[in-house]
Order: sequence, then structure tokens, then C-alpha cells
Amino acid sequence: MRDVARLAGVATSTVSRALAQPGRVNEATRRRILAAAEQLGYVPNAAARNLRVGTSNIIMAVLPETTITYGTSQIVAEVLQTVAATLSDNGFNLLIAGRSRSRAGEQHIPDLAVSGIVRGAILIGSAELPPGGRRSPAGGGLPVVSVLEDRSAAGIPSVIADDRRAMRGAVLRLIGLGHRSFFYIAGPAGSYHEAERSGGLADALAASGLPERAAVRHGGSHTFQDGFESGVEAARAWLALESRPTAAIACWDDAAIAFLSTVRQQGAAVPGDLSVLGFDGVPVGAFCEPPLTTLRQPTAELGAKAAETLLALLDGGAPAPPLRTTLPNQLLPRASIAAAPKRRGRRTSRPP
Amino acid sequence: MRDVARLAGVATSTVSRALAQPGRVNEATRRRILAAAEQLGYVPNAAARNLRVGTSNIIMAVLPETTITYGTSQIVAEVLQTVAATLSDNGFNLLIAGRSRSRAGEQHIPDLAVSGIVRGAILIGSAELPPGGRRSPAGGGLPVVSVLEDRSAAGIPSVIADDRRAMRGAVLRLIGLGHRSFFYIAGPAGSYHEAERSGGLADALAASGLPERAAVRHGGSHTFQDGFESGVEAARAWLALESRPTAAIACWDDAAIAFLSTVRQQGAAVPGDLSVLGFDGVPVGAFCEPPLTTLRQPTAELGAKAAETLLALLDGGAPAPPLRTTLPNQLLPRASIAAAPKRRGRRTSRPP
DNA sequence: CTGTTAGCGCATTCAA
DNA sequence: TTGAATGCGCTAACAG
Repeated sequence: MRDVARLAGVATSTVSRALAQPGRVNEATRRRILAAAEQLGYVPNAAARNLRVGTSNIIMAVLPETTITYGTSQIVAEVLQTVAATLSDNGFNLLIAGRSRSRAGEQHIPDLAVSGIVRGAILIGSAELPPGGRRSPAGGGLPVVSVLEDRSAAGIPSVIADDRRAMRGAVLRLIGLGHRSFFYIAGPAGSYHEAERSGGLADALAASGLPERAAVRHGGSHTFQDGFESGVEAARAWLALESRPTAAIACWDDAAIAFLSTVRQQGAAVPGDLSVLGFDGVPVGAFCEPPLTTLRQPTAELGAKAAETLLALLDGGAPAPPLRTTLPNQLLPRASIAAAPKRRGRRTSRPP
Repeated sequence: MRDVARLAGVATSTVSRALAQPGRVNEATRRRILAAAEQLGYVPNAAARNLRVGTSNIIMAVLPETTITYGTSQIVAEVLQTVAATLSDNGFNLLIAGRSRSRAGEQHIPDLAVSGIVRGAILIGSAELPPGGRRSPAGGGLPVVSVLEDRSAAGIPSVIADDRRAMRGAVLRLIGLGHRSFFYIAGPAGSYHEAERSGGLADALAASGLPERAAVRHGGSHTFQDGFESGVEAARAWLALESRPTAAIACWDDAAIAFLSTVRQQGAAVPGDLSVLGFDGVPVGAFCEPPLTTLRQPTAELGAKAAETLLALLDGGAPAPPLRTTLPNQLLPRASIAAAPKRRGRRTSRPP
């Protein structure tokens, strides 16, 4: 910058102004400065600027410890995608916070390494905000927004879908189709989505006067498990059941897809013998055999809204964003769901 | 930091040393300093440190303009995943470079906004390195590594899979199974992977003495297209063909899956009438009907290796990394491929 | 082993 | 409209 100033015959402060506040400098000198900058290949140093102004345009994304691409399928990746795009459109950059797995006990890497260069944070899914002293993200005034998971109780603005309500509606629909017994493929025990979705199932049963035991529960181990694997295991469990529920409900699509595939391979007819409901709305569900009915997680909308919420938080002038924004899930009704089969004893005749 | 120094009764430089080089300071004072830091909730300012030492621990990932989650499926997401993990394990953070779509003409946002705070860059897939003057990433000595796409010709160390060779091998296998006519579902025209993979197909035909026209080519528009959609369209095209090739080869799994699903829905038997080969190895392929044979892209290995390569580049002491690292694709042989059906005229009898 | 000093590159006072 | 001076928080010489 000093070189530019020298070449243009001005002071560094004028260069600074010419670049940042084009209005506050003479047009002729501005052009001279720009030419000099061009000639020298000058690129402003963001680190210095950040230090000086005490802020930056970098937002930190904190990801769940489970990977981006498994677990809840591509959900995290899709959200990340729109978060990054929205921030980028507003001149911000996204920093992926390292998972502090390696030196977990010692110091919280994301906390320390990026302090002072991060302007705000977005917690995606079950991401954990590193704890820490009063100047940690949580305590020290770093604006934080949560997406996918509701943390409004902790005072963190959250952008979520109402999984519980969505699941409730879908199960009521199954009940309307005559289903009275359910097989629930649980997600990881203790996880937010598992709680919400199984809660929605329970709600629907209660609302219909069905007992809790109308739903056989499977899986839900505490350790992380691959979704497809869970689905296969669940299928084996369902096949081994003496009295098989007529509807299977998976906490997430990966499990539903693997379940569907496995039970059909063993001779079960879907939806003839068994209806299958997934959750998340991954695109590939439309190409399953039969196509999978599922509840779409509005990932793009969630990501965009979360980014906008954080931006509003950063903008002192803007009104405070709501503590909780709820976006609707969307039922994608496909062929994996149908009316419950007639009970065997009563089954009269098959079509010829 | 000054506050900490004051509270501990030392100079700021001692605080700095106590935190950065624990060995070079008296144990007692070090403990006093740590206590003071703890009490004050002190968090070092990375921006200031970066400015002072003239470097940082932030690596920039440049993503392709097409999204993270479509196009080549989750490939980009999976690579990003391991890149982030590997860097994190080595104390680095990952900055997602914004796509300079909005102000494309004007100035290259990723170039300018993060200058001085980025230590190196990883180009993922078809990502474009922003052009620019001599101090731009390309010209100005910013260490760069490419992954998924070979840029070694431009002097950029690249970590890739040998798609061409893998495709060649798989097609030779199909030829060995008696297939003599192929239906190729092309990826986006002009894309690196499309060129490599269709090249592999051509290689195999040539090696077997088959004419180029043994492969009917479909799709490959210049505009970006959703993989599933391409697959559906390709299926319609195949179904409309008078003389249908006995093997379909898709440039990527999304298309293969949608193709498979659509032709079966229209009554074609896979692999009875038609064998289907995908590319990428997405996990869901194992649960297709029938399970999809595909060539796995070693995403995790690629990501890790790319990160390591960049790290080696940053480490002055380390030997220069190879300009090109090639990792093997893996054939995942599944039920979507079988021997070519006998020609209709000759078909003698069906099993009862 | 510790304190003093200087400066990384920039934005912003305050004068001129 | 411009220039000179100051300091953001930190690290690295160099003395002591």
C-alpha cells in the first residue's frame, strides 16, 4: 500500500480512502491511485484490515461430529451449501470449524484458532459449540444461529423444521389408511431429530387412541451408526417378527431405503404387505422400488434463512430476528405407502 | 493480553512466550500467567497474530460452481469432508471460498476478501481459480493443490483417480460378457470427468476392435443438468430406440440410478435385457433394484491425500510433492450387470 | 529467564 | 480534499 501511495504520489491514507470510500476522494487522484494499484498488482491485506477495524467478514460453520455426508444423509451438506451461497452473496466467507477431536481435552481449537477473525457462527445440526470462558463464542457475545436443531431454549436463534408435527401428520395419514401396527426404525439415541420424530409418532398414536405399544421400536443405539446399515438390521428384525406391523417408519431416509430394499429382497411386498415411510426427502427416494414416501426437510430454505438470520444479528440496525423460525416439512407422497393389508384370517380371495 | 500481563505481573512478551513456547519460560511464571489468562477469560486474537507472523493456518477450498450436493452426487461433499478433517487434524482451518457469481466481472471476491489470511488453496473438481494479477493465487505464490481434476499440466499438483482407465476396464469386462452395443449417458459437455470417462469407453472399444458407433451417445448438454433428470431422459431415449444396446453406461451414478428405475418401470429387465453401469460409487447404489454396479471414486482417500499434499507444499522442509497422485477407482460389481442377452432371432427356448 | 522496543498493514482521527 | 500521526494485538529481535 505504501508502494501504491508512492507511485501515485499521495499518502497511504489517501489510498485507503480511495479504495474504501470512493466518494471521499478527488476523482482524478482516485484514478491515479487505481492505476498505480493495478500496475503494482496490489491486493489489500484482509488480516490487517480486520485487525484495525476489529471485525471481519468471516462466518464460522460448526458441523456435527458425525460426517457431512452420512448420518442424516446429505442434509448437512445441503444446508451448508445454501448457507455458504447466501453468505457469499452478502460478501461474507464461510470458515469450516475444525472438530476439536484430536486435542479435545486441551484447548478448543476452533475457539482459539479463529478468535478475532470470526464475526459470527452457525451451528449446523447437532454441532457442539465449544464451551469456554466468558469470551468464548457462547458467552462472549459472538452472534450465533442454530439451524436444523432447536436451541431457542438456550437463547440461540434457531431455524428449524417442525419434524414432530410433520411426523404426526404422516402417521395420522397411515392410520387413516387402516394401519394399526407400526415398526419404528429409530435414529441415534438422544439425538434431537430422533426425539422429535419419534415424538411425532407418539403424538399421532395418542391422538388416535392407539396404545404406545402399537409401535414396535427398533434400533436407536447410542453409538453412531450408518443409516443404510441400520435399515438392513431393522429389516432383519422386522422379518423375524411373529406378528409383523403393516407400516414401517424410519427416522431417516437412508434407513428407509435400505430397509425397503432388504425386505423386498426377502419376499415382502411393498406396499402390499407393508407400507414404508422415510424422513428427509433425499432426491434418490423418487427412484427407489417402489418410490419412497418421505417428509422433505427444506434444506435450502433452512440454510438460506439461517444465514439471513445471522446477517440480521450482525446488522445492528436491523430488528432482532425471531428466536425461532419454523419452516414446513413437505410430504412427498409416493408409492411406498398404501392401505393396510386385510388381516390374514379374513382375507377372502385373491384376484385371479 | 496486556491485562493478563498486568495481572500476572509480567510483560506482554512473556505472556506471549508462555502461551506459544512453554519451554522458554519459567514454570512458576508460566503457571501464574495461565491462571491470570484463565481468570480473565483471555482468548488470543488470531487476526493480530496472523498479521504479525505474516501467515495463517487457514486453507481456502474453492468449490465448483455447480452445487456441492448435485451434479456428481455427493462426491464433492465427501471430498470436502476429508479435506476438512485432515486439515483440522493438522491444526488448519478450512475457508469455503465464495463463488464470485454476483460481482463476477468486477473483482474476485475470494481473491480480495481473504488475501493475507489464507495460506493455501485446494481446488475441488471443476473449481475455477480466480484469475488476477501477479499477486493472485495463481501467479503470486499461493500454494495450490487440485483434487478430483487433473491440473498437473498447469503446474498444479493434482490428486485424482484414473477414471479413464477404470472405465476402460469396466467396459472391457462388459465386452467380455458378450456385450457389443452400448448406450452411453454423457455428463455435462466439456467437463473433465465426462471427457475422461467417455474416453475410457472409447479406449475399450478400440482395444476390442469395435467401431466407435458401437456406443450410442446420449445427453451431454452444455448446460448444467440434474443427474437424475438426465437419467430419466436417457431412459426414454433408450426405450425409443429401434435396436436397443444391451448395456447402458452412465457417466455418473445419479443418472444410472434414475435410468435403471425408469427402464424397469417400462418393463425392461435389468440385467436380463440390459446391463447398467454407473460411476462414482455412491452408497445408495447397493440398495437399488437391482443393486448397481459402479466404479467407486475414492473420495475419502482423495480428500486426505490432497490435504496432505498441500501441507507438504506449505512445509518448506518437506520434499516437493509429486505433480500428480493417482488413486485407484474400485469396481463394485453388483447385480445390474450380467451376460448380454442372446439375440432375439436366435433365442431358442425359455426355461419353463 | 525476562523486559523493552519496534513494527506487521491498515483505517481513522485531527489538522491543514 | 489530503497528509501526518496513532494504534489495533501480537511476536521477535535484542538487551539485560
